[in-house]
Amino acid sequence: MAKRGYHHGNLKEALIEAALSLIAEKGPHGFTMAEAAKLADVSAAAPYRHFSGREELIAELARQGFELFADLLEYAYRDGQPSPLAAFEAVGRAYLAFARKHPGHYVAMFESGILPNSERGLAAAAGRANQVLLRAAHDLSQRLPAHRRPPTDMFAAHISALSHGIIELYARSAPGARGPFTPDDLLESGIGIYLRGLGFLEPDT
Amino acid sequence: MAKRGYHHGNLKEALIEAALSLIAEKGPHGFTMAEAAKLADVSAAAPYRHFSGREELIAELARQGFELFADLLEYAYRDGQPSPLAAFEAVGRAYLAFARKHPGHYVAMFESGILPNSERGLAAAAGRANQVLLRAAHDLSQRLPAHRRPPTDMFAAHISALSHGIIELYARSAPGARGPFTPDDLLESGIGIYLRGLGFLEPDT
DNA sequence: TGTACATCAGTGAACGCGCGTTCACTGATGTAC
DNA sequence: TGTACATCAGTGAACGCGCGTTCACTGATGTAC
Repeated sequence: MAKRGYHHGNLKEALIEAALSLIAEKGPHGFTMAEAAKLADVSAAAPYRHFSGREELIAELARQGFELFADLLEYAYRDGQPSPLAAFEAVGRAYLAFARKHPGHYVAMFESGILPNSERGLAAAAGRANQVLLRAAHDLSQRLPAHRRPPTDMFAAHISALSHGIIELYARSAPGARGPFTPDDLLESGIGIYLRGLGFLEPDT
Repeated sequence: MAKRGYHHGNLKEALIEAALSLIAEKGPHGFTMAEAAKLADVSAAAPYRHFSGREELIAELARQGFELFADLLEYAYRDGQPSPLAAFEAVGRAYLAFARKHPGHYVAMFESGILPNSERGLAAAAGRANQVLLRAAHDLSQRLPAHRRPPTDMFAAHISALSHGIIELYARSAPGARGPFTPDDLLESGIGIYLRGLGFLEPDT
């Protein structure tokens, strides 16, 4: 950590980083203002210059997380290129990759018990992420004959739930403790079977 | 609450009940020994006659939860009657029903960060619940021609993940906040699509 | 049935701790002239 | 360039609090004879 004088210069960011590390390491309640301040090398009172309190800091983590999540999903979808099906599967992989690469954000978003209305912008960011999933589901379902199309939001909810469930049950704690499959294998095979059930034909093995 | 003398008579059970209420109401960290003792109408020191500490009490909740979970799943499966398919779908409903009826247990089992090795019996109970799912998945997959059978543990993992994901994302907090579908609708439709993808034919709509 | 005594399951006071947060303060920085 | 001053972003001490846990204790219960 670089030397610094009386003023930190970048404390808000440093506190966010510290909180993310603590949350990723010890769960949503393993983060305290005091410890985040210590990690950022400032006194315990300093964080209150940047956040009204603990709640606000966590809400900010969740908001940033949803923004990042939406960006990554959007990038993975790439307007449905090269094909809706391939793009959709890329979105699924991005979901898992986000949880793995940004565990602190993920926990703040989904496990901290934060309420979406607690910060202005949180609900908006969460909505944006959801919009990407809805668009992917919508575009893909257009490939089916009209009478077999599932409701878009149901479709998206299934994929979200499967992804989230795999992350919570099989990507946390001791990997492989629950079986011989990686989370990625599980998600890919699960989405594959699901899509076949919807009527997207795949090479039958 | 009934009058009592110096001895409570049933304190261990009362503490477990109190802890379940607190956890269901306020999350895995919204439970404290002190508050559980107060709910049970004893001093803060009394719980230590029955549990070595907070960890052990939570582990006991999780263990009981897995036993109950296994019982319910087993009852729902009923040896595959009347048909493996119907029994399998009953298991899916039982999964959701358990989370709804026993939220304290569910949280202790899956969201408390408890380690399966922390109490003798916890891992065994969790294993037993998993065995029921594996058996249901196995029996059902026998209905498919051999070359199309999915690995049993993968099959069971998909169903677990979908169920768990739906519970975490759509059954908590404000119901319906995330869409017009109930958790039960989502699970039933999701399992239906998945099973069709595996080759179980259903009336095509 | 009565008594002595071991055991059990509580009490209440105390501990050390870390937490979130407030407050008066002060050192550093930026700006107007 | 220099000076006065407002503002900003820290400090450090203190607060009240509730927590998990320990300890010596005591009232209640069960048992041997």
